Amino acid sequence: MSVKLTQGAVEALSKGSDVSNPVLQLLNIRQISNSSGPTRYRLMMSDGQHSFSCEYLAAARTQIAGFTELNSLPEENLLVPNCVCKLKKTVTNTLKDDRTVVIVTDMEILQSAEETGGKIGSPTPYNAEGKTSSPQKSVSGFSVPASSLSAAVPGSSYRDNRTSSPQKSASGFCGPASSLSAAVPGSPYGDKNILTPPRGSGRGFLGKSPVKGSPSKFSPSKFSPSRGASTSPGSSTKMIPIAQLNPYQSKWTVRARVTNKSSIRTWSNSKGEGKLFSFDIMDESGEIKITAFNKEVDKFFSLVEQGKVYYITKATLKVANKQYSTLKNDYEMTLHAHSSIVPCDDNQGVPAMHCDFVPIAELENRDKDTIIDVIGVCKSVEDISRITTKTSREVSKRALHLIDTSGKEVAVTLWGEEAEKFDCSGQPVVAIKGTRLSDFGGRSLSALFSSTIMVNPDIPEAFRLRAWYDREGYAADSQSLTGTRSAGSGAKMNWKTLSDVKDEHMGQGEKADYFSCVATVLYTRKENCLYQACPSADCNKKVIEQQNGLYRCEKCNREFPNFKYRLLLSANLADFGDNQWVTCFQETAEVLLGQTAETLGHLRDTDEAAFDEIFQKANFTTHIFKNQAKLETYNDESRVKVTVKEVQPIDHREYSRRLLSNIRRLAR
DNA sequence: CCCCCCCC
Repeated sequence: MSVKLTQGAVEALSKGSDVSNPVLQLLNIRQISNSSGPTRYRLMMSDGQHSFSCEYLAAARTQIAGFTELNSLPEENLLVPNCVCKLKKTVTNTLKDDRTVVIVTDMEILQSAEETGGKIGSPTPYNAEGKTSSPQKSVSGFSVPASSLSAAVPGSSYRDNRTSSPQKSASGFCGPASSLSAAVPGSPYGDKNILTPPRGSGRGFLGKSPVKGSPSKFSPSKFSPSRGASTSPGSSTKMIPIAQLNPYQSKWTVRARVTNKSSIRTWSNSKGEGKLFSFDIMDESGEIKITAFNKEVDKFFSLVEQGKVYYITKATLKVANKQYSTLKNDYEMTLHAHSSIVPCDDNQGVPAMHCDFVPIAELENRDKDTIIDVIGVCKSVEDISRITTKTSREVSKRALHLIDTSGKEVAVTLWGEEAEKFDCSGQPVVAIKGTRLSDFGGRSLSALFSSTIMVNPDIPEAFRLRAWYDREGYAADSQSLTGTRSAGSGAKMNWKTLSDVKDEHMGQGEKADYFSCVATVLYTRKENCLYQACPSADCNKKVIEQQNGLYRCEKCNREFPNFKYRLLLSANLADFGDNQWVTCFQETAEVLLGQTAETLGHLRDTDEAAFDEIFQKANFTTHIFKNQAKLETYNDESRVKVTVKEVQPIDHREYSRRLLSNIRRLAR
């Protein structure tokens, strides 16, 4: 036998004390029949001295860990009596009669039954005596005294893999804000940008506009939380961190900050209709979404304010539909008639918001569709506009242009109410948590329903940006990552190598794809590169020479005495990895050949040698090409056609930068 | 019980 059982673990677990990853031997297992929910097992576990009974939630574990194979542990006959397991995640529930139930939601088999070879020691059932006599001692977690929450938080308030020592767990959940990052090395929030509100501040972390899209809600709190008893939800509720919430426990309270609050929405479908709003809360351990329907909307909507801290209890936990959530939690809450939300005027230890701001310049190296946090000065805003979506809904949109000290700018689109309410006066610093990176126009950002928009947040980064912008940033010759139709030169390009174009199947979708490349002209086809076109200003249709010496345009239904030459040039472009046939129409062909179509037409008819030389000179020249790749079908055959939309001289600085970026990308 | 994340 190579593994050692954790002595005293049974007693500790039964009491709800802090014990990290205890190693126990399985003595017995049976499935608990239940019609719904995850498969549950009753386990008899031993630490060599004592045995006790606990529950194992296979499906819960599956959801938490994301491993489906773990769910099949019992079926595979691995989780069988005598095997030795490490309990990686447990929750201790206290029932109404003060009995405790330990639920295992994550465990690992360290040693098989065969390897163990039998029962270790002579464990006796752990006897509940001495633990029922004093409820104060028996409950896992702790009682919240009405007077002082933080004083009541012992190290044993909860157990978590991340906080393996009592010291850590104590300071982690409720310790002074300043000690958070130092004291919790394993904190999921890291040590950067934990926006902790100043002590005693009733306004949360936002200096000016804590409420998404609604600066008016910034005002100091509407409610005046009374001190003492009313700030505590009860005297005997178990305070637990959000990360420990699950549907299999009762009597819990969380103390958490509202980080994002939706407006009230209504719905109407075959199942009925109603209204709802939702909000996200977070504490040091994690975050969760809470939804209120109908009566609970009336009851709680105005009470719940973004940026504030509340005690929340008696809500229903259910498995979150990950499809609709970016929050890191497998569960979400629904409020019901008995749910309680009580303002807490002690912000201490509840981080206000955690942001990992990505510098704007860095956005071009990030993948499309990733969710990122951004902060910048709102240099300009576009007018609000109404658009109709594919599903025929009308929605408002408004783009902000954010700039940061990198001198790079990016457009962020706000939608609906966010767009309508956004107050851009005074070029505020805007921070957005959870915005989605899009490749439209190169790189741009789009707010989601889950985004939190903060105007002039009270954080150092915002002050730095403000100072920088007012001193020099306002005059900076900034470059936007988001291209606009008008500004071609400063536009962000979707750089690709020619092999990327094929590897990524560009142009093979329904819509055309656009990309830029640096490539060298290998060959241009001078044959048939010129045609005689309708001389009308806006018509470039090929004309047909008539018997009478006139040129007929079918499109204009007219005959003209003259025509104009137009270029339609096929060229083969190459870069270091591949080559590609492309089509250049008039303007791009003129740039590539360095001659007007008119001159070329004239030369072709008068001086063939000079005409040929122009094509020779164009060969082996290198340019930036902005192209469209689009699927074209002719004769039942589809192929991607690449059309050059713009030819630009190489900006060597930009070229080097892109080269480096490509090298880094290939290195990953 | 919702679940809309859009447009150029």
